[in-house]
Amino acid sequence: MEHCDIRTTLENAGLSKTVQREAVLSTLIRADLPLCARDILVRIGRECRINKVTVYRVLDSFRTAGIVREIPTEHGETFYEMACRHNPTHPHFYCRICRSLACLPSAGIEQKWLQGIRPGDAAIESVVINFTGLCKSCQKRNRTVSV
Amino acid sequence: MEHCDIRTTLENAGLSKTVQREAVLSTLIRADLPLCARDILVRIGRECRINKVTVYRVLDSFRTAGIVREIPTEHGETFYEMACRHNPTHPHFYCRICRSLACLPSAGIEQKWLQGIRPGDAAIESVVINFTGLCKSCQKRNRTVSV
DNA sequence: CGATAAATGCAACCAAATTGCAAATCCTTT
DNA sequence: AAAGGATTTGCAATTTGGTTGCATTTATCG
Repeated sequence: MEHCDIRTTLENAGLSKTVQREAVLSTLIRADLPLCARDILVRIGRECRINKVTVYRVLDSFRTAGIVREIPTEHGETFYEMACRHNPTHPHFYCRICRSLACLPSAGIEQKWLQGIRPGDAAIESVVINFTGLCKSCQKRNRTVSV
Repeated sequence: MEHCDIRTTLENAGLSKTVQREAVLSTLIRADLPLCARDILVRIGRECRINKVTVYRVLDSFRTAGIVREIPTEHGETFYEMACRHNPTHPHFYCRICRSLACLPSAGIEQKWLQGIRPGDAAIESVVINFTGLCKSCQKRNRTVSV
């Protein structure tokens, strides 16, 4: 998969270039699925000195700049993924047991969907389409346990 | 708007009848928009003695029994609404400023959506379609402030 | 390089939700 | 109606994801 360039992404977003921002952005660009703040902290590890608070603030600046998308889940963890041309909007699947988030194929229905919605007077900034249930491995595990 | 009957709803769900469950269910049935645990506690007020923990547990039992739907938001609050024939699935709008949740007309596209999605091996239990942005009054307020 | 604005780290804090356990309540069986 | 066992509730304490205030460090621009 093709990736965005870290430096140009930050520049285009008008964000100053810091090691922490580069680390978070690099982690998100390399990731093959959405990550939460904790995931990002773990993945950065000793690569660079970074604080939990900084991760949240960096993610917030990315969201405001529009370079990441935010996907809230039922347990209060918020996941993030790149919002670039390499990663068009798509729905997600969240497993309520293992709390993993997976990307689903978009089938390109979003647009038709959106056209059918009349949001009244609200100014819509983002749409989240989220399926929840049990992932394959949790189905298996649950079945085994319950018997 | 027509409403569900409290007792039969509990009976059909196989849930024993307690004052607390009746109070929560009654509150949700009467509500004209999704409520979070806090909302429910406030609305019940002195009507019946009920603890915060009980509200969460009651809501969880309702969700498991399939009589309510859960709508998670970006700030970690989870909203609940009746999942009965009087209240078919529909998308919601969440204001990121005042944190209010409003119901949007469904336009009946959910089903088409579902048909287009291939969730792999996951067992889907629910779908949440959530628009986020600024509600009318928060747009106005924000504009005034920023000028 | 030096100044100024912005970003970071740390500690403390907050709010939503959860857990463990004892007390109260429900429901079935006499 | 009373008893007894299972379920539900209340309370206190805890967990968790996220936020705030402020001092220190770092980036950026003249």
